[in-house]
Amino acid sequence: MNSVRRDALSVANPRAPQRKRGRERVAALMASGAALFVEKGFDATTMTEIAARAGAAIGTLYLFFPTKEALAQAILAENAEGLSTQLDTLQERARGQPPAAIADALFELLGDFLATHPAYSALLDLPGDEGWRRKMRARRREQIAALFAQAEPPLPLGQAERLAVIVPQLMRIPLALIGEKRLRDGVLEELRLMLARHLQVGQG
Amino acid sequence: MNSVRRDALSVANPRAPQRKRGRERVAALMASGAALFVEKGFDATTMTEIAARAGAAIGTLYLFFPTKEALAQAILAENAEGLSTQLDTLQERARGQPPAAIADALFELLGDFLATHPAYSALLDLPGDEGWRRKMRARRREQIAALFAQAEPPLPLGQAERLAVIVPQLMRIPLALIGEKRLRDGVLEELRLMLARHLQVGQG
Amino acid sequence: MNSVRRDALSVANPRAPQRKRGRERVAALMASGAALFVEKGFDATTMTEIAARAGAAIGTLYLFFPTKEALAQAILAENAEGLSTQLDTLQERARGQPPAAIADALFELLGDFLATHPAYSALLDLPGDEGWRRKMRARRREQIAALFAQAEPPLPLGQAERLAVIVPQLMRIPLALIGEKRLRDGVLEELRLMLARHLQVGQG
Amino acid sequence: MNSVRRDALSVANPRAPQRKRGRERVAALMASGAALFVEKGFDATTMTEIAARAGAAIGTLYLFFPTKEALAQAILAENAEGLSTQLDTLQERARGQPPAAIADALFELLGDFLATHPAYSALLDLPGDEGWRRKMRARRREQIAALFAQAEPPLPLGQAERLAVIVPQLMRIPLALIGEKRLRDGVLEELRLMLARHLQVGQG
DNA sequence: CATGAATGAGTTTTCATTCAT
DNA sequence: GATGAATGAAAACTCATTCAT
Repeated sequence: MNSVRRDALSVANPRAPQRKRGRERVAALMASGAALFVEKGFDATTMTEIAARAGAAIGTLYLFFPTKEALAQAILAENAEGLSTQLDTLQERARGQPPAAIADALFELLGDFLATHPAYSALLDLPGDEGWRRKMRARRREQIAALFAQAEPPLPLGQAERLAVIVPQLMRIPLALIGEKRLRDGVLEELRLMLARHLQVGQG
Repeated sequence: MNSVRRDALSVANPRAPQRKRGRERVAALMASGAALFVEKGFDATTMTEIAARAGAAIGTLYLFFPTKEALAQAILAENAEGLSTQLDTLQERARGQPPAAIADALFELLGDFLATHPAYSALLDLPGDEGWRRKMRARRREQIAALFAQAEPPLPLGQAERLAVIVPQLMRIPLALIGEKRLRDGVLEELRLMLARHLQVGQG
Repeated sequence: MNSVRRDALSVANPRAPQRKRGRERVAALMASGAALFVEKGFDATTMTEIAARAGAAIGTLYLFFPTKEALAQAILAENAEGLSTQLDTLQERARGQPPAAIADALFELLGDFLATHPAYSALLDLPGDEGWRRKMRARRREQIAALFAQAEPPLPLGQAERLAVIVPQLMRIPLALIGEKRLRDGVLEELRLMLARHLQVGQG
Repeated sequence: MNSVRRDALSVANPRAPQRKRGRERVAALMASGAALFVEKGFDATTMTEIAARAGAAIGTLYLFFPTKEALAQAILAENAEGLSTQLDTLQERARGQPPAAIADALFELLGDFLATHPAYSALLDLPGDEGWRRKMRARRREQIAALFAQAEPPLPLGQAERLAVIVPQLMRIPLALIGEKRLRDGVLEELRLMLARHLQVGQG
């Protein structure tokens, strides 16, 4: 389990250059898995298919990921790590900003992230959880709550926590509206407006 | 109630039972399936398990539902039918009410419905038979949009449509917070507040 | 088993008129079975399907035929009986005719029969035999052999027996050429010519 | 021989084995399938049984043949390829021979082939993938027709085509007479004689 | 006679995972 | 590290047959 995490976070694990080929292999396998999980869902995707799309043998895939779950977790972990990093960056810029401004920035960040990392959304709600995923979500909540807590004026801690749950889910609503671009954009704007007003009125 | 059931079935299930015993069996099988789909998810639930929990043989299950998808669709159709009926009822009471009041009533209706019909949420996002699902969602959207469109003052048609997409999804957010009752209630209240303010400010 | 045979040969079993309805039922079931066996083959045809096409319930089908095999056998028996009767008729007309003339008459009879009784060919070669079908074939052989044996000049018994095997199989060859009518007619004519010459030369 | 096998497989089987062990497995599985199809017929033979007789796991069978039909087709293709090769060989020896001599040679070739390749006859009349089967039969017809067309004196093209349909079917007639060896041999001889006379008289 | 719901053994097929090369 | 043949438990699905009504 530990080794899986380490592989998944290989970005943070600078190895010797002779392992470069290996890292490329792992990246290709994860990319292939992510793409297929998004296209067909976790259950409908087979390990053989994942290996094939990455141009690798099935044995090679199992060389790096002991189970299908482990692969999904590695992909999700990588995504979550990226999101976390971005949220950290926002943290600095947000200090002292009004809540509505923070909400706007968060909207943009999450919107971009979910659009460019579809696997995150696809793998986030897998059943059979009760552990690792919970921690990951908790971390995300804390980061977002911290964002709102350091606004000026600061949001009450309770509300910040509630918004940390709500906002990421809000951003997933327009994603389902594929093929209805106009409605999608309208919904996104409506959501932004709703949240902004909520935060402005709240402080008045 | 009988007519509702029959309608729901006629969409998803060509082989409708003709005797009383058969109709009872079908109801038991659908209940068993719904419970298991909620507990373990669609993919992780086996047809054998569904039949066993209903006290029926596997062949009996397939006698009425030719595939697992057909069973899921029949369950979803029944649920959707129930929701639609409830929304119709709301329609009359809502005429001439202010938007915020309608939103509140909708919140209560959807909250109750999702809590008492967990299979609806569990099966709503499944892939397969996209045409049928599209129609089902479209109907729900139209009903909710109509609700807002006949408020006093009436909401612009565009906004009514956007809210018809947004509100049902909002209500699914607290559902994920199982085991965190306090947070769950807080989130629900926060959402209600957010929507109410949005509609009050919107008309000002 | 005896009862099955009796039902199948109900033509030869004049019952009271109050059973007329029953005989119609049986006939419809056999016709339905025959048609489906021809269209899809014995294995691919289900008992439920047979009953449905006859407008009867599955239980009704089993009321008359204890197994699927029994139904097939009843159909085949009826067909074989018809063929046997026709061969008997030919028997009288053929006495004293030259072999080639008999062969021609046999060709016409078999050609007509196989074309109008496709179930005969479809059910004749079912596996898992070793008994009843063997007797049926033996009877047919004897009838045809007798036909040739009483020609003028008479064919040697051995050759008559061999031709009794060969001729019915010859007639099945053109049947496979569906959709190639010209070739089919040509093949039939070629076969007729081949047999006629064989019999003329043989006696010269 | 290797090239023949590969050709036959490439038609029916997309997943060709790449290692020596795999090729041996495939051969064993096809042999097992062929034997069982002959013994019990296509429908009565189960995939489990085929795998067991080959000493392989059921998954291994499906590794190479995605369906039972695909296995049957692969076997049939291999057989057809073998027959085609033999007919090609005859082609050279037959040039300039009188039609009756060609017919005799064809009789011997087909008789031997059918006796040593019982799966060919057992699988030839199966339904499914009519396009492929049509081509296979067309090829066989062309080869045999060509045989007769280059006789001395040459047979008219139309007759050559008709005989190309007839002769292979003639050869299947004695095959049904298992357990009646004397009759079987007699029938075979009678057929040979019939065809020889037909061709001699035909040219007179 | 007639019905059709009910059965469950049996079949096909899938796929995550292992391991010898 | 890399490969791909091999496995077999497990799942979906079928259908001849039975029997209570």
